[in-house]
Amino acid sequence: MSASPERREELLATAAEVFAAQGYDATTVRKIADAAGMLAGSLYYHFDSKESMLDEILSTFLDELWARYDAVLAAGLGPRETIEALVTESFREIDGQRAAVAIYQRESKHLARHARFGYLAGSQQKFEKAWLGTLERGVAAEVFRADLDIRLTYRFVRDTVWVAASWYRPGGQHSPEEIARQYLSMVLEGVALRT
Amino acid sequence: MSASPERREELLATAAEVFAAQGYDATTVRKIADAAGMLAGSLYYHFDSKESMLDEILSTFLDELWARYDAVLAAGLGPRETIEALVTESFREIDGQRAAVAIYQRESKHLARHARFGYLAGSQQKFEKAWLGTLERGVAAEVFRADLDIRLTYRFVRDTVWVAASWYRPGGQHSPEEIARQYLSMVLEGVALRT
DNA sequence: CTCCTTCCCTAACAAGTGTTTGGTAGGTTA
DNA sequence: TAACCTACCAAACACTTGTTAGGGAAGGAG
Repeated sequence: MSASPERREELLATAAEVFAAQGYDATTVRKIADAAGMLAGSLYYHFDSKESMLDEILSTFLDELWARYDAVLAAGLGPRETIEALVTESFREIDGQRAAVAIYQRESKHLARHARFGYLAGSQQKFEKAWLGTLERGVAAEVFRADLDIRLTYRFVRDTVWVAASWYRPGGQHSPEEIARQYLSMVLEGVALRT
Repeated sequence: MSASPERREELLATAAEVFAAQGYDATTVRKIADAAGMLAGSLYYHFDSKESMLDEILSTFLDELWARYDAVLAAGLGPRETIEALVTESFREIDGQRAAVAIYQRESKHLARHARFGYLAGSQQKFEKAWLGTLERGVAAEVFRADLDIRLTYRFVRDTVWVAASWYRPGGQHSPEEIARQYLSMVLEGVALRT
């Protein structure tokens, strides 16, 4: 009935890898079991459904992410510094939880409809409030441009950060901090050469 | 045995909507048939498999996209104007083929492994050659910054454009051209206020 | 040695999957 | 009228899906 937490985490990690590579619906419990070196039915000693594995992967990821974000938001930084810190923390999260981020990116939109994953919609709202609020604060403080549609800017910044999970591989030539630095430089200053 | 091309297109359009909303693997042929007002087996009068529907949706989309891109690349524009034209054409394509773009965005990565969808990988290479080449040309001509990792810049520009398909809805308050204009302004000039 | 817990296997289940086969209503052509 | 074609339905097929029930090997505790 009960199982050791370490084994659960191991199995969740391999399940997350398979989910990220193939997509949740295309992933069968037999594929997960194969990757874990056991048979399909044995997974049900540790988890009570395929859906609950997904649930645990996503909620663990979001808990960790919001711990980072809340710390940044509570630091009382200026708007530009807040954006910089949020982007940097996001890339650190992508670095540490690549699979979970990729799953979230791919599945959260249609999962949010289901009651069990309602917290995804809640998280998305907190997300929007944090980013959009910081951007508006920056426009008011005259550190960000006022001539842009602010919601378009929000989606632009949000998406450019998180899509990176689709190509990022840990251990590459750039550290998460270096990627964050260059991304921020492009978003804030643009790619065109100043004349 | 044979079927009218108009009916095929109608059915492919509804299939694309369902694929885009639910994901390819989560979409059953019965759901497609429901949306089309017929029974599952009847689809096989028009198509010989679920996979061939996906194939036709994606290849039609890519053909149309490359017709636009090739016209831009053949126009002999400067690097900055080429980027501007490519982005604008991309948003026009998102406007006209929202469902197909969303499917492509979501499924192309793991589909490219299958032999039948090898053209997806080919298209991705052409894609990289066109965008990366233009960016390098712009760095050489001193219209784009030289202090950024050029491949990072490429992925940044590419992703910011195409992720828009996940939230874009035709008939919104901004036309594709207006969205392209603001996106280009952010990518090229940045969101920070110049002092 | 015996009991008990942990962790996995074996074997099967019902429901759902993509697909096929044969039939048929209704319009078009000869 | 008779033959034919188009576009669909009805019913089933083999297979895969997530999930469950019972059993057993290994090892620690008494």
